[in-house]
Amino acid sequence: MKTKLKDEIRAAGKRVTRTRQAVLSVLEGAKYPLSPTELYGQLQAQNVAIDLVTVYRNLTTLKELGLVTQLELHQEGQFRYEIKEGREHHHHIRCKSCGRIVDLLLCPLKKLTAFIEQETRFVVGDHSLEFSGWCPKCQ
Amino acid sequence: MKTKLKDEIRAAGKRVTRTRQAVLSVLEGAKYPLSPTELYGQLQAQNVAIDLVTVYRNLTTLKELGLVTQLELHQEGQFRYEIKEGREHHHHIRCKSCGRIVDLLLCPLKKLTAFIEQETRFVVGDHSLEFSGWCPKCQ
DNA sequence: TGTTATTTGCAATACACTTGCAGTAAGGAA
DNA sequence: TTCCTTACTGCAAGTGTATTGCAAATAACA
Repeated sequence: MKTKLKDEIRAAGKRVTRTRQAVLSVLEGAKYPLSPTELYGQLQAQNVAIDLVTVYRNLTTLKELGLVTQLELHQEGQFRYEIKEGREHHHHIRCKSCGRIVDLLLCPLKKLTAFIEQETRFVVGDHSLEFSGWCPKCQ
Repeated sequence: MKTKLKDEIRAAGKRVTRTRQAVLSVLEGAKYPLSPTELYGQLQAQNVAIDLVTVYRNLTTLKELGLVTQLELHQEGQFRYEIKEGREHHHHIRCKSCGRIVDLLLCPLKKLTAFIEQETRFVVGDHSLEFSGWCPKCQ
C-alpha cells in the first residue's frame, strides 16, 4: 500500500488501521471495481480477519476522503468501489451474460454538462454513465 | 387508461386486471418516474386496494411487455418506472438536496455507442446516463 | 507507557425486492 | 350466461445489501 495514501488518511484525522490497509490493498490490486461482498471474499481468501460491516464502514470513509470512487453499474442493484489514485475519470461496460466488467477510458460529457446546466438551471454535481451488453465470448 | 395498452396486454396473453389498470393509470398521470413505494402510496391515497407485492409484480410484467421503462437514478439505490407510450428515449437529472427529478430530452450516445462497440467488441444493449446536482431552489 | 478518540466486531435493524402458496378472478369456450 | 382454465392476487416469509448501537479493542499522540 502506497505511503501517499497512508499520509492522506492521517492528514484527515483518520487512522491507518490493519483492516483499512487490507481493504485498500485489495482495491489497489483489483482489475475492476469491486462490490463490498467481493472485497470481503478476497480478504477472507487471504485469511484477513475482518467483519463485512467493517468493509462497508471503511469503504464509506475512503469514499468521503476521496481516495475511492463509488459507482453503480447498470441495473446491478449494488455499489462497487475502485481506487482513485492514478486513474482518470472513466466509465464502464458490463456483460449482461457473464458479468465481466471493462473500463471505458473516455467521457464525452463535459460539453453536455455545460448545456444541461444552461437548460435546466441545475448545478451539475455528478453523473453516471454505464453501459451493458454482451462481451465477445457471450455473443 | 388507453385502449391501445389494454390490447397490447391481451395480445401478450396477459390479463387486464383491476390492479394492473390502476398501476398503469398512475404511471400515465405521473410527472416523473415513480418508485414502487411511491406508486403504492398514490394507489392507497386513491383507496385502491392493492398489495405492494402486486405493484412490484405488475411493474416487472409491464417492463417485460415493453410498456414501461425501468431506470435507476444516480446513487439512489432503488428502481423507478415510467410509461413508454408516446415518450422519446431520454435521461434525467435529480437534485441531491430535495430529490426533484427533471427530464433531459436528449441523448448524445448514438455515436459513442458505435465507437464503444468498435473498441471493446462488446455488443451494446443498454446504457444508463443519469445526472445529479442541485436544482435552482436548493443552490 | 498512558490517555483518548477512532475503529472494530457482534447483534440487531432497515429497506428494497422476491418467492411460495392457497384462494380469486379474467376471459375464452360451450 | 355459465363453466373452466390459468393468470393473477394477497399474505407471510425469505433474500440480499447496507446501516446502526454499543461495548471492547487499538492507533496515535504526548
